[in-house]
Amino acid sequence: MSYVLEEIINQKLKTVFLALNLDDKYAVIKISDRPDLSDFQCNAALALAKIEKKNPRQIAECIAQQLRKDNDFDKISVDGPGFLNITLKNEFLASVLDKMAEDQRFGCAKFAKPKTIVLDYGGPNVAKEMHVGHLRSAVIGESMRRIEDFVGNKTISDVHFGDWGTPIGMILAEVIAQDGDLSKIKTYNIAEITRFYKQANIRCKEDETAKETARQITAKLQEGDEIYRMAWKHIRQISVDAVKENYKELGVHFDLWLGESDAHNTCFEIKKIAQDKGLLEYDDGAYIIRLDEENKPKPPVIIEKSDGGFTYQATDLATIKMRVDDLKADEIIYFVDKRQSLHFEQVFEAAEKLGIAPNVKLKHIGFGTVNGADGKPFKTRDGGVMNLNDMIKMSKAKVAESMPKADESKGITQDYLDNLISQVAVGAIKFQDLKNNIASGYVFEVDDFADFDGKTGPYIQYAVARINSIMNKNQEITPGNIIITNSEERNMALKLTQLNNIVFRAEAECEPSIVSDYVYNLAQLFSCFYNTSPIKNAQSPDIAASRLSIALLTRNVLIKMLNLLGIEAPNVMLKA
RNA sequence: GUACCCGUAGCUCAGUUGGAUAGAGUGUUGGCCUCCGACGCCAAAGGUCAUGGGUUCGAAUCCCUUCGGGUACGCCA
Repeated sequence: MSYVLEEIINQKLKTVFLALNLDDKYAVIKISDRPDLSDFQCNAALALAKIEKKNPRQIAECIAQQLRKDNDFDKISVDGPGFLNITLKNEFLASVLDKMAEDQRFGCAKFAKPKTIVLDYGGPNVAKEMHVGHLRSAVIGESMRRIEDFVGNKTISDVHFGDWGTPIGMILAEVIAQDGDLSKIKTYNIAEITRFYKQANIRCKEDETAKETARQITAKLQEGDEIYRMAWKHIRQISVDAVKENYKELGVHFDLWLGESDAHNTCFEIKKIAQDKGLLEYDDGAYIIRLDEENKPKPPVIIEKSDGGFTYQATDLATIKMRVDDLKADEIIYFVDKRQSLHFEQVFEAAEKLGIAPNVKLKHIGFGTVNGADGKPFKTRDGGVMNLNDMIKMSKAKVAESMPKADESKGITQDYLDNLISQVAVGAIKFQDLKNNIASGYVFEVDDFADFDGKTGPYIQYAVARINSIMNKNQEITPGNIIITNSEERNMALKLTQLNNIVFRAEAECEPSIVSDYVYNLAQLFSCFYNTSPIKNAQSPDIAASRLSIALLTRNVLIKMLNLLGIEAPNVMLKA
């Protein structure tokens, strides 16, 4: 049962609009731009003035007259050229909050008809350590998965492991070059395989024939060569194990651990469909699909390379087909670096031409890069790519500095401390990532790894911990009905009632930063409330009970919103 | 060369799709712990929204010019 303040007010407006014979599509309010004048505003009169050919102030005044009859409003005014300003009665606002507090979902709505949404926010590769580039994809995707679940959609997330391309051939070629054959392959661990890959990279850059060998091995592997297949299985397995550790540390979940290799057989189907539809062209040794170039020039989609191997455009198309056929996807969302936007444009257009995803919404959410202080993609001091594990370690070290040492006598065990440090460090990294718009890159200063001040993850975790502390110290008080007695309580109330709006906007725009912005503002308003509105020494027991309710609701909303961001909320924050 | 994206406070970024007096964080300066956790709160200072034009009651937002920056452009994924 949802109970959303803005919808209640919109409904009231709608009734008035219909009674006045005005187009009710304009009967929508928004948060007031002038909090000194009102809680909400409606700009309908300005838009209607043209259509009705009347003075906007006159129209607004007509609406205002009707609204003034409603007891839930404290003040209705018409200001400026025709802004309708609406101020709510405290009792009305408080009653909405009481209902929110009673509800598990804080009054938030849920889609009546759930869509099945496949989320693709993985993309790690075999034998490659995960780096900061994988971070944004994972953090944003995980957050969107949680947001989609919360609004009632059915989500299926797939890691889409990069396990089928030329890098495999390169590793195998490198092992053969060093060992003579693949007999020792199963004795190598992930670090050793990663080293082989690095060496292969260097060799292939310098030596064209080495590259050719790698390509040939890749092709044979894809054709089903048994020895290569066995070696590949081992490499894939230890790579997946390593990557799972990384995602576990970050609190990132996948429902499916499929890879490009799983799409291999379907690639033949894609080729056949293209052929049957007359879309396949043989050009310069490769099989391609040409795209429309009326509006802008676009390179064709290459399905099969001149060496007989499939491209990742082919596997991506095959994967779309599988997600539609097997998973019944209504929507597929890719969280991938925006530098690949042309690739997705091509693939989506090809999918459309092939008819493999009818009525399925295909979306690419392209995000900006994590940058260093110089504004270029983040690199380590020696110019290498920043390793994800190292980054988490650095953040943890920073957090540990601010925490006390383990002390069994005080009940602080090392395990407890490690867990807490991890929650704060990962929370800091994730919030840093989620506080900006997806599309814009952001600068990741090394010193900011565990910045505690200002708009950060720990700031919000701190707010939660402080409310927990308040609860503990006021156990003799029972939370009661909410009464609004000052502006801090009122601001909190207005912010809390926006929750539904925020979550659905984040969902519609695929933009977790809407949630992170909100959770920060809420925590900030709570701090103001905390400074001005004591619970323990409140003027009356009723007010104390009300404030405790506000604090409790705020805590629960903060925790839930952090949860939607994929950030944990520790019960306490320790300080050295 | 072609296409797309961006330019808002010293720095990093918001700005709910065209609305009123453009907002945060950080940094700087000053104030607030005998009172529920100061990882906090309050205040001050800081802007010709890159530039020039256009559209209209109204533009940071939409259209065009110029300047400056970024990214991508067929057999790597």
